[in-house]
Amino acid sequence: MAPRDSQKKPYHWGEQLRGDLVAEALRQVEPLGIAGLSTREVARGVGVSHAAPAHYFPDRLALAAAVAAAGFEQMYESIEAAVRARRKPSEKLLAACLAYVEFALERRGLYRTMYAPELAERLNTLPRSRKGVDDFTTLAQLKAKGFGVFVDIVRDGQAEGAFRAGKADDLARAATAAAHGLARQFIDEGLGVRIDRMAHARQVIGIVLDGLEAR
Amino acid sequence: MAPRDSQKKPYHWGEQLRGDLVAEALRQVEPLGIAGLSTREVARGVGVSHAAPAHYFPDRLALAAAVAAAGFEQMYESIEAAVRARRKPSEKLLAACLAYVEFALERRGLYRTMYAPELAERLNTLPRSRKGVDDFTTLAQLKAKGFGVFVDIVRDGQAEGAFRAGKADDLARAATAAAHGLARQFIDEGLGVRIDRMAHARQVIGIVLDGLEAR
DNA sequence: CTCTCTATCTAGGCATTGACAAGATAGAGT
DNA sequence: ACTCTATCTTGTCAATGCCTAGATAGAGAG
Repeated sequence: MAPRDSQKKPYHWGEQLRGDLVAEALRQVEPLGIAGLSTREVARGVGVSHAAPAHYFPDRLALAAAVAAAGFEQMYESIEAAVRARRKPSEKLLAACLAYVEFALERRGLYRTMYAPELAERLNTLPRSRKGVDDFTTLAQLKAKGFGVFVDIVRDGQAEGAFRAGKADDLARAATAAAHGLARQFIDEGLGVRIDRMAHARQVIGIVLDGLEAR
Repeated sequence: MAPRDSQKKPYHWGEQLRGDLVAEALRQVEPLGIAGLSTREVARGVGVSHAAPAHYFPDRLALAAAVAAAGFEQMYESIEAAVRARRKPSEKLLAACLAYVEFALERRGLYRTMYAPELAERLNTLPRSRKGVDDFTTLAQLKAKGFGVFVDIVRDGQAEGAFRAGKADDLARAATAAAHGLARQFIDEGLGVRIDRMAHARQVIGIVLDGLEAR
């Protein structure tokens, strides 16, 4: 399980290099996000030549997309775990939102990468290369999957009569918008450096979720 | 009032150059945000040498900060205008949130610049140069001023009994978090390219603001 | 009216970056 | 043993941010 050829350079890394590059990139996006990501620096960190990454990622953005995808997977697992630990829908939704915010606070560089404007813009203008397409479509799928968690909670809650009527998508969107917005205000505005940010988040998110409760 | 020396290069532009640089930068941040901003390109657009901006902005980030500040002023005015047009506090708050979202949709590059991670990180680590400090402190003040609009609405609404009790800051934060989060989901996730986004926003923000109403 | 003085702008250079092209290397398949 | 191909390296290019030194213009002083 441990092909420890870190000292020797056996020249053919195979697909392992791809994973190593992403792992190194995951480090370098902290704390600034995509702006702190340099393909050459990543290559240097892994110990390969500056052009090696190009074989797995046609673009700097493609590498960033892979990092973002890894981020969405990690965040998804955090949220899923938090949700599984609760029973009542309203508690599940609160826990999901707080897990969302907490993830952003703890890995702000990764979080910023996940929602980097560059990736969004590229997603709209279809890329050309084969590899690139793959990187970016999996990214979009992961986003949708993550939002699905919230929608499912809302739907279940509505079935139980815990949440008010209305399009489940809209209710879920309200929850994620609040979580997303609060997270960004925390990390992009230095908001609440001194106060306990998660406590603050619990308050604010709680207020928002009150709007989702059945009357 | 119109020293139209655009063809000739009288060499001494004085403080006018500063304004021209910001104006040009305001164009270049669209649509990508700070990532699309190049000091050299800005200088080229204005017609000065590549090092000229350095006299007004010690840094690329300082220029970005000036752009961001201009953005906050513009957004502030949009929101203020929308608020003035309503009477009831709940309507004011909804209008403010929607104006917020609309601004982000119409000027996404500028909006992205206003909340660029690089600026946030620099705000935390005190800059050195004199000019730089000024650029960044005015930025922080403008942010606070903008949030103040929301707090004021909430406070008035609470006095009238329209909004529920609680710390005005928390209620206002809930509103801005929702607006901010929704705006970012719109522009950073290509959300709702086809549907009418402002109508969607009205729905979602409406749900959130229900949580602020008096019971 | 000329001379100096200073803010303002230009010119050139440097290290770094992302992308591209051409070549070297290793290992699999025949 | 030989080829063939994916994998990686080396070298190059234009562009960028920032730095330093120098040119220029206009104001103020004699």
